[in-house]
Amino acid sequence: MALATPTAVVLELMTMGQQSAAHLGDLLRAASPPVRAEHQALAAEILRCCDRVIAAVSAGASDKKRKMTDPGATTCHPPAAAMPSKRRVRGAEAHREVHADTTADGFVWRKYGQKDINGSNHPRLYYRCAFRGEGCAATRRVQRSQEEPAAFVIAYYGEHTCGAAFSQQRAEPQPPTVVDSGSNAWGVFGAVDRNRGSPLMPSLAAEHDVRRHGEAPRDTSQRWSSPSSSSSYSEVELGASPVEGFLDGNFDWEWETVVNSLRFGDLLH
DNA sequence: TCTACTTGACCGCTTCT
DNA sequence: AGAAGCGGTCAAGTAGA
Repeated sequence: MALATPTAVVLELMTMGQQSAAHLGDLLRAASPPVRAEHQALAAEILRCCDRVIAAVSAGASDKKRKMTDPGATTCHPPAAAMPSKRRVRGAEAHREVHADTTADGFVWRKYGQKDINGSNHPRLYYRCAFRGEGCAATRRVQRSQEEPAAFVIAYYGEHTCGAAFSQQRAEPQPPTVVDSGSNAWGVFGAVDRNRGSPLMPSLAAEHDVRRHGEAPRDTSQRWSSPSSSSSYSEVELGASPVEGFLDGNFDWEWETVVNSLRFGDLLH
């Protein structure tokens, strides 16, 4: 695939911005009647910012990871590490992938892991069927859609063999559909998705309390009496910055990669 | 005390040189 | 073929009920 790397795209865009800022500065200087000095200073400031971003991106690209032996790699040859990984497609066994607004699918899931995926600004959450102890080997991966942060991409692996157990539960009182959830160490995610697959109807899913926050207290108070686990549901919304939103909506690659390349810490000095 | 979540560590697969 | 990176899973620690 001939997709440009995030670094290359940022460099290109920033170069364009740099040129635009320079042009703007020229126009302001040549303006008649003369514009105020602060306007010219503003254009100069934009230019400086572009310069610094370009410098930072270039530096970041040059020392990023191994295998960057090609001197032209910054713009022409995407480093593998900067691209969304196409490595392991685990579970070659038939699985289906679902794009949905909610992670609720009618099954009871228990989260067993969370992983920051290379090239993705959203962590991937790993769930297995809560009835695993009864022999159900179904698992699923949940990750926020890059294109639509409010949506989820859910990949299912294995088949549920716990249908009976589940259908019995449906007679149980339905749990509240949402719990707020709390601590996380993932930065980008405001909170961790904690859906455990309560039997939600679409209408209920629409009522999910989507919260935007930094450190909501952990809340598992809303339990549902099930044979082997509680069931609760939470949806979260990441606190996307405007820039992040922009990038989410415009590129196939990932914001975090860009952030890493940018070395914002350096830019602030 | 029990249950579920978090998260660091490990394993094994994939890719690159 | 070996090295390195990455995704998936495990399990100890922790927190809430």
